[in-house]
Amino acid sequence: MELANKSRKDEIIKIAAQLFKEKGYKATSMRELAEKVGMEAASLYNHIASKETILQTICMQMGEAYLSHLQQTNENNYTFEEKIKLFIRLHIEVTIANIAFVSVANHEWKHLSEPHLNEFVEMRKKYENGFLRILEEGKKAGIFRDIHPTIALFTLLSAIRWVEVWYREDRKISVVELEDEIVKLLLHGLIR
Amino acid sequence: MELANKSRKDEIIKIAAQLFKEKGYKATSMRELAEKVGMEAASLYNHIASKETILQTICMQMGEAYLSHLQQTNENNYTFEEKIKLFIRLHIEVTIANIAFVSVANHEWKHLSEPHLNEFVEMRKKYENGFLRILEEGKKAGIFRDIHPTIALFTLLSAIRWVEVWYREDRKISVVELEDEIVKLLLHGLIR
DNA sequence: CCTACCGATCGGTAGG
DNA sequence: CCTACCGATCGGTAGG
Repeated sequence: MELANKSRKDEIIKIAAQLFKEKGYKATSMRELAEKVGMEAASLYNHIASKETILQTICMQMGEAYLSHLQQTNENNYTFEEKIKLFIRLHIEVTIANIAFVSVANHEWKHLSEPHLNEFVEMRKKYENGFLRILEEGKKAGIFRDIHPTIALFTLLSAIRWVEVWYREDRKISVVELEDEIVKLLLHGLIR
Repeated sequence: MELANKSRKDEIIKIAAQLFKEKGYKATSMRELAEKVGMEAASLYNHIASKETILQTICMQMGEAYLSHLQQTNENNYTFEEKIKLFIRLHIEVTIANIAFVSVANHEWKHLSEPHLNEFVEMRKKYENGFLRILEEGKKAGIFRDIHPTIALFTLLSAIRWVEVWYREDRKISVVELEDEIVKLLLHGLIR
């Protein structure tokens, strides 16, 4: 019973994530979600507390996933080049494995209410600062090019963060190929 | 009178763009917009036909601005390196000069109804294809590195497209410096 | 540009 | 998990 309820809840959140991604959080109604799940709108509230708790679950889950991969990047004794490669690869893997959730966390987080909004923003800042540290240390070590740290941070992060927006499985690009190509482009540049 | 009405209309659209950027299109009410403009909600309809026509104006205006800069890039006889540099620079300049409009066009276009939705998507495709052509030709000429065209297109475009998300004037980074650094990073790579 | 107002839809609850 | 329903809010109109 407990297990069955949990999986039903997970199913609701999963379907909600797809709808939030397609139409946006505000434009998705609980009635529409209920229909896709296969129940009446009122019945949803036996599984979830409110529309916003769905959004909270999605955003926090992804925040934790990215922070966990950042930690993984910093754990071992990698060179700076290995570190940055691993960071980019893991970021892309988390993204591809959770496209709907990532899309919602990236675009709909602003509809969180406090304290969840602040909590999410802090997680993101922590992630960005972790990446920034790698960039700054690699630069100090003479491995990375001399580029304004904030600009490098957001340019690289944007390049990989928005894989979620354009990546389609039907493009016949494997995840590994995707990672290889993006790493090559960002680390060595477009010009030969 | 005509002129005064036009400027009032422009003011409404400008304030709407800021609200749409901050809260999202769906989460912004006409009553809230009216309050910021300094009139009653019903009075807005003397200047604009509907909430959606505001969104249409914003999206189409930015679509045209980007396509116009693409045309400018292709007009003269630039080398591929000059061409790609100019493309990146002009993209950033259009973005910085219209941050609120660009933000709305980037994030809220999906709330357009047909035929405007299709029109906008076509403009974006045209822009992406124009950029893709530069990348493919530069690659064929041996100037650009051998990278999967679609991946290069979207990785580079994402890197510059989302300047709008993170750029703050208070970071004390001038537009020229921003362009220089992004061009350096994307064309030559992070690794020295 | 305002007052007054409408039909539709929203998230959510009561009670079973 | 459903039926029945609520108060709030929405975009927009009529009429001046």
